[in-house]
Amino acid sequence: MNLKELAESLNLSPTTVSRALNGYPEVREETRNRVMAAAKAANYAPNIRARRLATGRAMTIGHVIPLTGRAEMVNPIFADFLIGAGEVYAAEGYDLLLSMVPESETESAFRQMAANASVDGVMVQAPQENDPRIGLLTELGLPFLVHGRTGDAQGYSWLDIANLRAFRRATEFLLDLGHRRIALINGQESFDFARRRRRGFEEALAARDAVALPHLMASDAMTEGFGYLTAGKMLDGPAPPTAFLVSSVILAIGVRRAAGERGLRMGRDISVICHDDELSYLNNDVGGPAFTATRSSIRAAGRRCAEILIKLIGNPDHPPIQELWDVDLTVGRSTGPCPG
Amino acid sequence: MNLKELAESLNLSPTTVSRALNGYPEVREETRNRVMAAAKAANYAPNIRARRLATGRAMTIGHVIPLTGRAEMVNPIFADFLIGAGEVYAAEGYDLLLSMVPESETESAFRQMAANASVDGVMVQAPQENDPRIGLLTELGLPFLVHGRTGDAQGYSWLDIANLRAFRRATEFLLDLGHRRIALINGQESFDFARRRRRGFEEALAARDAVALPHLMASDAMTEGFGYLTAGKMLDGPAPPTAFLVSSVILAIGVRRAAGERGLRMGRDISVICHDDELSYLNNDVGGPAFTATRSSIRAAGRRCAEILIKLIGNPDHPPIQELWDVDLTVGRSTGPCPG
DNA sequence: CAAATTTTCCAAAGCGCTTTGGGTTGCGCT
DNA sequence: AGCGCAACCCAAAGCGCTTTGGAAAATTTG
Repeated sequence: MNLKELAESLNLSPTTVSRALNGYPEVREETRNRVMAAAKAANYAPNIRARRLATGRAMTIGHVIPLTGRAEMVNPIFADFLIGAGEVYAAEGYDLLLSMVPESETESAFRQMAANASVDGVMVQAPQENDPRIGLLTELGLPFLVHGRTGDAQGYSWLDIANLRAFRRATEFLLDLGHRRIALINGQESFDFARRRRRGFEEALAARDAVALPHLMASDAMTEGFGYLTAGKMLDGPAPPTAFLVSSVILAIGVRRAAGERGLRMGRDISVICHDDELSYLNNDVGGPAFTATRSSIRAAGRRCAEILIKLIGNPDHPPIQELWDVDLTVGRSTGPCPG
Repeated sequence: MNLKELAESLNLSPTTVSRALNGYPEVREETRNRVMAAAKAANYAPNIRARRLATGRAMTIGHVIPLTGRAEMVNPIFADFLIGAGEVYAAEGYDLLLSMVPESETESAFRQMAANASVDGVMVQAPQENDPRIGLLTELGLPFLVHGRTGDAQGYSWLDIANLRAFRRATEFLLDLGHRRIALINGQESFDFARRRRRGFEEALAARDAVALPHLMASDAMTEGFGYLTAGKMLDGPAPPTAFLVSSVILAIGVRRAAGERGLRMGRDISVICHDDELSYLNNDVGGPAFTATRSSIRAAGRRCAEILIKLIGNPDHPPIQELWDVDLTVGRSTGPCPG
């Protein structure tokens, strides 16, 4: 059943039926109802491809996930973010086009998307230092929103959390507890968020006339294994840390494992603060907050990012929208005064 | 730049240019090269919507994620599966359309997809007991592949792992170590995979004239928190288990936490076996296998599922393709002889 | 009551591609 | 020469919708 047939069955023109269905004013209310009823009865649904060809709008938003061979690094975050964004897209009638593209091909993927307008806008996640995607998308004129930010954070739209502030605060919290040998286990520092977190860490130390100790800093993909191995090495090495500041719950779980194997009790023998993205399956609050954590829901971020991007798409020459979210510090059972 | 313009610039008809570009044989090799070169020079990309309207093919595969309010339960799995599938789709030129739909609207979402053929096929994940989606999609004539299976597993295509066998084997392994009070912490048993695992567990016990103890069985969404709380309760209760069989690494991490807080050492005081989907950020092998685990890569499953689905789409009246993967049991440090 | 609006509807022209159903052309063959 | 057959190319008809530019009918206005 297509528009034409539906129109014929109603003794109306396709034009009128189309207008009736799409809520245009130049059709009598009575006719509109007749059309609506017939459409429902015939189980009519407009052919989405035809509509898109005719309107030129894709009603689709692209998420491009660069595959790096270690795509895993974004992984745990990415699902929750996606679900958050997807909820909003669904509500607004947008489709979500998900592309896994080898990192070397992301540029051509974006060019492709722009060339045939297969998406109305794209979401950019996990920007790196001076991420080339931002310049490219600007040049292509494709509306986009960055989750995170990089460079001077000027001239484009983004939503980010206050990473630096969060880690400075977390570090101060540990310092106040008397810790001096604090380890930082960070995400890959090619990512902007990781750099900011590190700066926050260093600034807080510097403000107390302390410095970050090179042997107590590590950064890599945020896997449980990396947290485990790194914490283990640090704990077994000379001048082991009394506290850890880590960039994700996943890492923290690895740290906990390493500590546990060495008979160290979190919150007593060793302190751990992590950043908690509030991943749904790693709820930190069950039975009272386990980890002391800076926290910010990645799913909520996904939702908000989707809203902003949709607004941007509807209004392409809107000035850049930039939103910085502050993060809470929740005190859990994983921190305590520096022993000894 | 569109086809017509490109054709004009080449003094060829759109027909020929289209054929040249799409590899049809009825065009001279020399002309084809000329066209190809011009297309590249002009940075021409065919309008995807026009092509789709003309061919009637969507070149898109739908993944519909039902939002249940606790969508989180599929979460950790779903990202890796998606990445695996996405890799294959990208390679084969398919788009991945991701829909988050409130569970109550999944039926209408599928009907919609079928009505306007906005996707060529759909992937069904995490089937429940007698999942209505299977009947619906069959009725709609939309090609689909189920990751998992349910009911009599007849008459439709699926890929699944041998859940029952895996959990029987794992249980036997624990029995052989002398354990008798074995706890099962399972996923939600409305899901087929969880039922099968439970049956495997029960069968293994029955074969040794033992029975599953009701107070040592629990099932719910597979979060770290659920594993933690449940294991804690069991360990604190009367007749505590000496071993745990759990349905995911995430749960197992919760169990580990509960054990750790009670001063119990895994592999010595308490044994834990889990099923490991080989999530990329939870690699169990770092520093030697941590958990003894039945394992099967969810990402590989995603890849294979995508391949099968694409095959099905290309050949709609192919008889059902069904693939059952056996799973390995990797012995790690989390299991040991029953103490005492 | 005629004229000027307003309301309601329609014909037809796209959107940019694929594909059917031929035409030409050039070659080998008799 | 003349024929048949490939090889190569094209015109035109869709695909199913939206939208422009009216026209006809209904309503208001002077």
